[in-house]
Amino acid sequence: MSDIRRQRVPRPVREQQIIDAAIRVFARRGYHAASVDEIAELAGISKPMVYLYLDSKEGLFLACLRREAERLLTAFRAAAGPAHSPELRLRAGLLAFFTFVAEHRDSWVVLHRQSSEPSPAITAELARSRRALLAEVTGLVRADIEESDGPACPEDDAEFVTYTLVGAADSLTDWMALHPGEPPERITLRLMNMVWVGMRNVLDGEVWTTPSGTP
Amino acid sequence: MSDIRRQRVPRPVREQQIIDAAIRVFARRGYHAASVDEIAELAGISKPMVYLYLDSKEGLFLACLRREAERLLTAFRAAAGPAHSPELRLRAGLLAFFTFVAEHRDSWVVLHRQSSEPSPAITAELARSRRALLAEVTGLVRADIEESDGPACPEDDAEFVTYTLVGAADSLTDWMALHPGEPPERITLRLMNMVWVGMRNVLDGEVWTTPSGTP
Amino acid sequence: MSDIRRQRVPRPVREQQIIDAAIRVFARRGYHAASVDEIAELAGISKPMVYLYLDSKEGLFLACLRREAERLLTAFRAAAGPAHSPELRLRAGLLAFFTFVAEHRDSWVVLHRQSSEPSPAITAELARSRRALLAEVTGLVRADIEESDGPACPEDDAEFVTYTLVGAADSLTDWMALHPGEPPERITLRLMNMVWVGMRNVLDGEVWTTPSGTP
Amino acid sequence: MSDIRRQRVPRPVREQQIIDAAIRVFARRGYHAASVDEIAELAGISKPMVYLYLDSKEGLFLACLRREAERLLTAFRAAAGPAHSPELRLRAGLLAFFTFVAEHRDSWVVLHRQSSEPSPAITAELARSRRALLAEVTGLVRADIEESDGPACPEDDAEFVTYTLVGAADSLTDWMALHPGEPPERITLRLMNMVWVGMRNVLDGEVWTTPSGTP
DNA sequence: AATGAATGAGCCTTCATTCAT
DNA sequence: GATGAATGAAGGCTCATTCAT
Repeated sequence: MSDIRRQRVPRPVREQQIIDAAIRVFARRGYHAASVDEIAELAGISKPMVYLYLDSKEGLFLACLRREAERLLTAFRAAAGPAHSPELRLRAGLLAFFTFVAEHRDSWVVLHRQSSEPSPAITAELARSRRALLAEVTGLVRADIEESDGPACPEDDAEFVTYTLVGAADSLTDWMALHPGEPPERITLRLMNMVWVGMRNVLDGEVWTTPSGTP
Repeated sequence: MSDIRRQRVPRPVREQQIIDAAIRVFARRGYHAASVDEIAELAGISKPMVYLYLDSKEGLFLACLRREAERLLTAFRAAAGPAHSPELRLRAGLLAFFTFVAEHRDSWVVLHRQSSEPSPAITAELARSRRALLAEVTGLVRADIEESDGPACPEDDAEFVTYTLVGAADSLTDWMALHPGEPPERITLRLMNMVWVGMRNVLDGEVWTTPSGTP
Repeated sequence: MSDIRRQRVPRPVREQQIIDAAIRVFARRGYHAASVDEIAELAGISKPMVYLYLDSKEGLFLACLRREAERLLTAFRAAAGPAHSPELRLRAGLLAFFTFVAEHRDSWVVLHRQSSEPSPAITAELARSRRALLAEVTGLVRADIEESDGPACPEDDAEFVTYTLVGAADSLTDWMALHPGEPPERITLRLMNMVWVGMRNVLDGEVWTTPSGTP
Repeated sequence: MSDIRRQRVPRPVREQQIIDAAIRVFARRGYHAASVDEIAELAGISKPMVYLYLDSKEGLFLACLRREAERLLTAFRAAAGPAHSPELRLRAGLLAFFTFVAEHRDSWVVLHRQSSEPSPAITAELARSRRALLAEVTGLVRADIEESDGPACPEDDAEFVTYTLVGAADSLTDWMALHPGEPPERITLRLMNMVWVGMRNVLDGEVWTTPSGTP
């Protein structure tokens, strides 16, 4: 602002700046209510640059989705890969997730909280990235079963557990925002505490009954 | 079209018809992308009626939020109230929740999947209804602790468990949509199976450790 | 302007007013340079009405094309139909044409002077209306041959004559604008004078040679 | 792209390349719809070069008009000049015209098919070049009269004939595009056949009458 | 109770044009 | 001689909202 001379920034850098700004605005307002004007202003450039580099509002949103999905998945895989027991791998993955969201809250909102589907391309990309994350988690869940049990776990059950886990983690994301001091490690531990035993129950096909035995 | 006499419908009925239509459209498109035109058409009336009865797009949305939040809470309370053990009350509450969502998917989407907050009034109303549901669940969670333990449960832990539970239930809502035949009872049972034991762990302040004992 | 109350005009009337204004603007500026803003202002309404009634700039242009092509063709056919000799029919048709253009210069410009092809739909509609007029003229030209000669006239020659005739008439449209007092009747007579004999020459396949016989 | 050394081309050559590209684009799209971007790309250079050499979109268009009007006029004069009888001069001029258009269709489109007048400078230049061509033709037409008759030909009549002739020739340009094999010579001959006699009629002030004598 | 007609404001997008290198 | 980076301005289109009947 104080230096009025037009900044001359190489294209790849500018593109990232624009995507950074877009993620903030898309997260705050949602896809439809977000205006390219606001994104451009936050990025410190004029609107035509956005169109020159990212093609359209849709293209811009897709670029955000792709970049952040990639980042999150990479972080998740890098964390969950090395450990040996499925239990430790899940724990590491969750920690990576909460760490990522703690640092990139807006990215997670953009990736996971788009309620409507503005265009086929966006619908597809959202589906793609969500499926990739689910697949990653399902992989860990399955690995756990196969190790401990035999082959008996039905497809459905692993999926059920995955949805439960991802939903819980997503919701804890809000809890985290309410408790800024809380380190991701503690959240991860508590979540493991809460679901680890139960996971086994479900995957083993146990049927919950009331303590008194009444169904 | 020209021959159908303009329907004369008493105001309260018309209002409900408009809200019904609005919920469908808001759920499908999201608040911003929803157009009053589409809502009026789906309700089978002209636009000025919408404004006459509900005042504005915002007023219309608020009416949707209020009516559906009320419905859901009522259903939840009615189910969770009578039973005696906290465990059974939670189970009944979850069943009521899944039953409600199975029958009113759009309502849940409107209540819980608004990614952005278009106006202070809406923000407030959303917060109010979400808080009410959370409070209901937290109540059950606390009741459980107090019965079994003593007063030792920290505020945070109950809230943590609540967020986990609500997030899981919300996410299972999607799983439910993927498995249309699945009865809400089975979903409820599996979810209880998965979280009931873990809840106790967390509320008792247990610290999860790796199987091998490494923290 | 002096009466500020919003005019309430029934839809069919407004549509014609909008098309009237559009023809003037499209003629003056060409399709691309014409702005919907200017059209709306000339029609004395706001822009959204244009879109409500005619759908888009393209739809508006198509409406202009259809209405004016219809008018011109109707006038042409009504004039050229009744007379008995082809010669008189052609004369009557040309008179109708010049009369139409004298009264609706802008329409002719819109119908015939669009240099570029902005969209497939417009290209198609322009082709359709131009072809219809050409067909009308070609019909008269052919009728003339068949009456006087035998069947020997090649397809190409009738078409050649038609293009010549139409091009001449179109260009005389400009001449007419330069000589405002000139009645359409005189223009028609002079044009008949100029082409009637030659038409026969071409249709009979005569080959022109220099007076001195040098090719 | 990165490896091709930037071409160093002397200014006059580059200018012609740019004008070549511009004519193609202006012909295809019309003045307004043509974009400087597309012209620069087709010319194989960057946009600032266009502005450096031709100053503005308007300047670019004017340069096109001037160059092509000059070319056409030169060809016309060179052809029509030498012959001795007006008849042969007209024939030679028409042949030159059709030959030019056969080879430079885009140029003729740019020169003669601009439906709107974007700026005073362009309006003036277009008028100038059209007038120059008309003057050339009118010259031939007058020469013919003066030779055969005497001074009696009214100004108007020569102009009328000129407009007819030019309009016919322009329209036959489209016919030519529809019949790619047709040599310009045949078109010229047929056009002469069609108008030569009629021209005399008009210039002599004859009044066309119906065969049966009814005016 | 109900609606056809109308609009101000805002958003996505593009284009001619310039600046700094 | 040549270009990548950047923008002011304007145009097409839509939407929430209101007026007159």
